[in-house]
Amino acid sequence: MTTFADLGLDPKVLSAISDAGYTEPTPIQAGAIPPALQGRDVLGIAQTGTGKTASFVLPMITLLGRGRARARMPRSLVLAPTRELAAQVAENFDTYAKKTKLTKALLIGGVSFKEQDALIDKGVDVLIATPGRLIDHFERGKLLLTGVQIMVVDEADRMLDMGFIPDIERIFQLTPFTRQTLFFSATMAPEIERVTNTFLSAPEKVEVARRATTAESIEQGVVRYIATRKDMQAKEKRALLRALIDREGEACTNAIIFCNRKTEVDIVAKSLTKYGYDAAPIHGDLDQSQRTRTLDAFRAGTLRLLVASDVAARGLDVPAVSHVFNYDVPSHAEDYVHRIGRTGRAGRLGKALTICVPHDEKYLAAIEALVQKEIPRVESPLKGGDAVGDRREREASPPTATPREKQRDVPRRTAEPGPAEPRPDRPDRTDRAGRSERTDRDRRAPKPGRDGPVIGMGDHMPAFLTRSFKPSSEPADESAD
DNA sequence: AAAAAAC
Repeated sequence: MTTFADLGLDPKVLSAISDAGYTEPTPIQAGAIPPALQGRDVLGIAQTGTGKTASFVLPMITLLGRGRARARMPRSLVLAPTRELAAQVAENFDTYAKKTKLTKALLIGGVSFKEQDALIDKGVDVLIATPGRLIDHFERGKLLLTGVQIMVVDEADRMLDMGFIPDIERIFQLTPFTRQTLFFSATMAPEIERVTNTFLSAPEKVEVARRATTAESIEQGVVRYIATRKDMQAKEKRALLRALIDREGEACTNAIIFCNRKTEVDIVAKSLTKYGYDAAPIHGDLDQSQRTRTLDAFRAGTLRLLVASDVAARGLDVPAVSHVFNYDVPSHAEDYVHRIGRTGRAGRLGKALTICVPHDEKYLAAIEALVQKEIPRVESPLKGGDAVGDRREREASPPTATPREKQRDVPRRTAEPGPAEPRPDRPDRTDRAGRSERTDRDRRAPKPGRDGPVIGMGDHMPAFLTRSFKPSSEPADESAD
């Protein structure tokens, strides 16, 4: 059995790993760390949840152990596609570099330049960035990339999806060609292949088994549903979602609910909240401090339902999500795999339920073609088949209500407790007071083994995200038009 | 058709 101690890492790193409670590297770590330590380029083909982040963070810390940072010339650079992923890498770095003197800066959008500039000026060993903000800093002349010895590209396939490849190529060209490159992607699309052929030199290719998309650890189901009336579809879908959540009961300790559109994310989150569910939205139009706070609360277990756009579909390391609900069928089949991969992680059981309206049947077919498996149809928790009106709401209507009374999307909590509608006793984590205040920050340290054995570092929970970004010199939200 | 990311 390989242990971290066998991989040739710096003793300080080993000690930090041990403090974090890990002993055994995951396959991607065992495969990527030794060649990385030899200074070789690495092409890692792995999905998130495989311990990928540590597979570049650990050797980076070891390699940078000697030497010191110079002003405005970072010695290494990590690029990630979203702000949350970049923050996650930064937190990993903090955890495993804590016994070294290495410094880092996190360069992401949505927050003030001021603090980022100050760190760069002072000189950092590791720069962790999203491409847009990095280029912004560079163009302002605040940053030199000619000192970069190690460059990491994380989640390259997602960079491709997001149109970042030209930026990545540009950044590559700003760094010395003698640099060492560690490049990670879940898939090798032709465009990715072209980039690696151009910018990697004789890479060691490390491929780990795709976490089976249809992992036994994820129970999947599709609820097909036809609206009673076309204009009722949205409202009925929300009722169906609630019914699905209720049917899962206590088994649904926490869940991510994916919607295809940002506006839908807002609407669904608001609706769930109205009905007394502990839910909050996350998507790219929300300001960074809110994104951070929401994700924080979700990770800490003080928020039960995260309603999300695909910003949260990939890479986010949220331990122990019991359920994923697809409020919409993702129109890119691959996104389905990423979304449901948020549950059933690290050997735990998870459940993924997808709502499919007639319009989305074609996307469902594409998904089933991709995963080469039929996703089991499960019965609607509402009245079977097409009669998916909100039975609960109708039953709950006061007797005086006329049938034509316009049903509004508001809670009728008073009438709810009926035999057909046991509101599940959710774990008492819906403490509102505790949510707005940033309390129990100290208790958010990673607990690697709390739900059974965890191999490697796939489950590390970044405490970094518990800090909110202060948009100190940023314009306030009521910006002049 | 949408989401993400720079202002």
